[in-house]
Amino acid sequence: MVAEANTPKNNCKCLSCELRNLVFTNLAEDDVRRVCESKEEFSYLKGEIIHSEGESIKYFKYLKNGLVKLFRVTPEGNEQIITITRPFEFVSNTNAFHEERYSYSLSALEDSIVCCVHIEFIKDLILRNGKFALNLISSYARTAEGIISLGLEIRKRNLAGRTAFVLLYFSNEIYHSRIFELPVSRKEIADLISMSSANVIRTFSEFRRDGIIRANGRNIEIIDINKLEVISRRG
Amino acid sequence: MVAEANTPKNNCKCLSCELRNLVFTNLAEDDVRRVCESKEEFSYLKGEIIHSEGESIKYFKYLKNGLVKLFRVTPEGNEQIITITRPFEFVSNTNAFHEERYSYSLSALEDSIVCCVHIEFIKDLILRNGKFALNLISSYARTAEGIISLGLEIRKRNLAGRTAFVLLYFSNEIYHSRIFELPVSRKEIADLISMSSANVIRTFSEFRRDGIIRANGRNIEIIDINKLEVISRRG
DNA sequence: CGCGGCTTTGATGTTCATCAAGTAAAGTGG
DNA sequence: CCACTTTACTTGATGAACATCAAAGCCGCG
Repeated sequence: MVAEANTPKNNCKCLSCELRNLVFTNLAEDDVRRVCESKEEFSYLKGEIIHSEGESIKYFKYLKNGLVKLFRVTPEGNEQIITITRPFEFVSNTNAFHEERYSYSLSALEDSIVCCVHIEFIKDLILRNGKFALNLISSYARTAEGIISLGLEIRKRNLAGRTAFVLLYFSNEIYHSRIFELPVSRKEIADLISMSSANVIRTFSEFRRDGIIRANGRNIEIIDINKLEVISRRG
Repeated sequence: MVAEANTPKNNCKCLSCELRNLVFTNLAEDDVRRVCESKEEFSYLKGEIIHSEGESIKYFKYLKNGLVKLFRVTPEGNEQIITITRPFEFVSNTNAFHEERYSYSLSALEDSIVCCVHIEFIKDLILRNGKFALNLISSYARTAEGIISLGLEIRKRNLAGRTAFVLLYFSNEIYHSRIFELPVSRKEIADLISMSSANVIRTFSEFRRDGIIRANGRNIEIIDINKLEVISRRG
């Protein structure tokens, strides 16, 4: 990995930043300027860790660019992937406000840019700006609810259903296309849907045999989306 | 069930309410009085629905007394239980602030009292009182994080591990005793851990045969908690 | 007393994890 | 640039884990 990742940049203009429309709406220009001066932008290369379980929480983090996975490692050493998400998600951990340390790790699946504001700065904004606070709670709730509902969708399906669901998830939510390059290994898909990697691979092969997808390494094309949706619903 | 359930009561003294220590800290006495006048307390008998998926969200709800389950019903008609929780949980749905309608249902597993404050009132408090907002975010995050982590704990275990985990959950988190009466049917445990009810029952029988628990209907005694913990960790 | 729902157990077949062995791909060092 | 190592992928075979079906017992309620 590369030194660049640990060198903060601060070359964005917060007043015109896309992120302003999400959480930083309703800030006075003066506050935006303060956020802008306080914030630090970090770049991460594909594969790099953004933060690890147990690290102390210093920043409120927003994904500005790229793709990340939130995960934890069980005592036995197995990864559990909690969610995979695109900008402009509020990727700071779900416990930024009630704990001192991250309970989950975050890493970059594609080169990513994370906008970081000191957590104390955010807390101060909450204290002083009610509209900001209300906005933040909404974003926060949306993110948490997405994670919870993803877990329920996975839990109710069997192997084939889960696999189909994940393919549709990437196609519909992440890439908005039926042709895409998977950002994760087969094993990571297994860690996301709580199945063994051998069986995920087997299911991919079956989908290929049945003419539902084309799969060449990480390059995926969904051919028969109807069948895939049926499998996802049935499974 | 009974008319009482739909008749709000308002006989508590909010200034001395236990709940004040949770979210309503940092309110001026005047605001507490306003909360007190605005709030409504609803009682629910065991088995009653507190609210259903799709209903519009009018109240911010706090569980003051009792025990509740948060759940949803899949299109196929199966229940998925998201969490089972005691006071003083912030049981209002995780989407109270970013959606108009509940995405999950809530019902009483024991006779329960829910303290309800109009959501607009809460939003107004967030706007006007930064400390309240910060406190609320903390509670909110804690609740959401509990649900997410429960899901991960369940997903990483097999049938026996999940069953042991749930028994320990009731013993440690809900009843603080090794002898307790289950608040749910075998089928509801199955709906919580995403397994079939027949297999949950079978696992109970095995635990009984192996001298790990005594189980007479819903009356449970954990005899060998060490073994149960090993099964929960291993499984 | 009878009915319906929850519980229990057994039998059966499906689904899934695991192990093993082989292939392809990608990084590493000479 | 090639040989080497490692990591990801793939497939088959096997047994364990789990769902499902069915039948019977139990209990509470009308």
